[in-house]
Amino acid sequence: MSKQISSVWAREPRPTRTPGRSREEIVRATLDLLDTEGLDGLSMRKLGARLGSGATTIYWYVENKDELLELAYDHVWGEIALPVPEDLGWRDTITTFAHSMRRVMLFHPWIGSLIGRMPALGPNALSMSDRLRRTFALAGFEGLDIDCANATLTAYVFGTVMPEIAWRSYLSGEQLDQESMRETFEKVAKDFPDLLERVIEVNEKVSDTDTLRETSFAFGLATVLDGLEARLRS
Amino acid sequence: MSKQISSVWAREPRPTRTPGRSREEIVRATLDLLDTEGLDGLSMRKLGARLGSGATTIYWYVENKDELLELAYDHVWGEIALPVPEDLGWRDTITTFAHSMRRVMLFHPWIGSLIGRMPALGPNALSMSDRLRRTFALAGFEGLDIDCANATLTAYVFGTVMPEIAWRSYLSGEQLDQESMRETFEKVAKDFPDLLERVIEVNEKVSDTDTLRETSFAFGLATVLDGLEARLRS
DNA sequence: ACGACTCTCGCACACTGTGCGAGGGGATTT
DNA sequence: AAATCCCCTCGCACAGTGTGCGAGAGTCGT
Repeated sequence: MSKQISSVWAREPRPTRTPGRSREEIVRATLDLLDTEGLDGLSMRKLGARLGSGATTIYWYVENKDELLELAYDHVWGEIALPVPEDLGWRDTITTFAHSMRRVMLFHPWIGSLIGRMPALGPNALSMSDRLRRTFALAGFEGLDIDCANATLTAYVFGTVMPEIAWRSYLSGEQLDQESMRETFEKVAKDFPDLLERVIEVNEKVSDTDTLRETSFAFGLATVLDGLEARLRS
Repeated sequence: MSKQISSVWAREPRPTRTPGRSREEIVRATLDLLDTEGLDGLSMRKLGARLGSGATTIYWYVENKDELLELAYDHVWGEIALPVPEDLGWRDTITTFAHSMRRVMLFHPWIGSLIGRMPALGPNALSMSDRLRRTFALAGFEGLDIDCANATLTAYVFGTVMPEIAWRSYLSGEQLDQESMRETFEKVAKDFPDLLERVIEVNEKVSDTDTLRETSFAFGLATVLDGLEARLRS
């Protein structure tokens, strides 16, 4: 009775005397594989090959593939830069944090398929949460509002970046020229003239899609922060 | 040359004279299977069995499994209630929309694994976008700001609901009592005393997790809307 | 009656995660 | 020095996956 949550983080890791391989090594290889071949490209056999070992060897260090993903997942959160709020002030701290988070997520697109699948319980994720909470506390939030502010902010970043990831992976799948993209949109959105017109207009006016997306991200971020600030004053 | 985006929506569907099966039937069965068994529970063979047909029959109506998922994906967006903004005013319209979106997503948790994987190009998704744009236009936004407001709002909903889905599926995996959950948290978050204290406190004070999550959602939503409204006035 | 077209499906292939159990090799005990 | 133990590796096998192929059944227009 009293079942544990099944998560790498809820188990003690293998005591690791002086083994040939290590968890760190495996996680590093996993990240490599994920970054170059994506989530579908990660298989135990390929990972074993990359480590110069049999596939099932990995199961000595890790209970199953999901645990491996949990490990990789948490590693990513460790890459996000979160300045000390006491120096910068909360708004700038959060802003640079949010941009860093976006950048990191776009660099590891496979993260998009994990967010909806497993909760973030690893040390890096928790540390991030902790420092975000401190930042919001310093800003003046109290009690449950701290967590709500925290949730709102990360929700915005997640929600913006994930469709962005989807689009990027979709478009990079085949190299598409401007022309064929317009054709596709015209076919797909033929029943929504307003939307279609807008998309075409934007696509023609804006040559650099990346900066457009970044501006849009900044807009939304500022909006959310404005909202939080307003809530702070009342 | 001139490759098309590979998407169901960019292809003409099969002309369908008077067939035994139909796309609608297949999509319906797919949704059934997804809702009851989740994304991992969906396989072509199981789907075939449910339809009383061979697995490969499905490939007559659909190019591959991803297209099937696109179809199911878009169907979900069709379930979201979006009132006519002219009646309710933009803020209430958006609010009820956001809550409805959340409810629908929680009802089809597998959607969480698709948002980061494929862009929403189907008619229902586009129609949703279209009406949201109309709503924001009616609120007074202009030009690109309409799209930014739109993006910000949906980002918030996505980003809130997806981790929520992750948690729910995680916790429902094994039936966990209060006690073992506390144990797990203590093990996992032992290096973050602030965080731990907060989690335990909340867990003890709040008996009903569902309403807590809903309140938190409403908080963030109000924040975002406040931010948008502020942006509107300047 | 004949061909053409629409639709179904069994088989096969390459690939997946992972349980099992046989071993190798170094450390520890006798 | 020998025996025992335990950490670690890995080949094999199993059940399951998506899907290409090609043979067939059924229906329609001529």
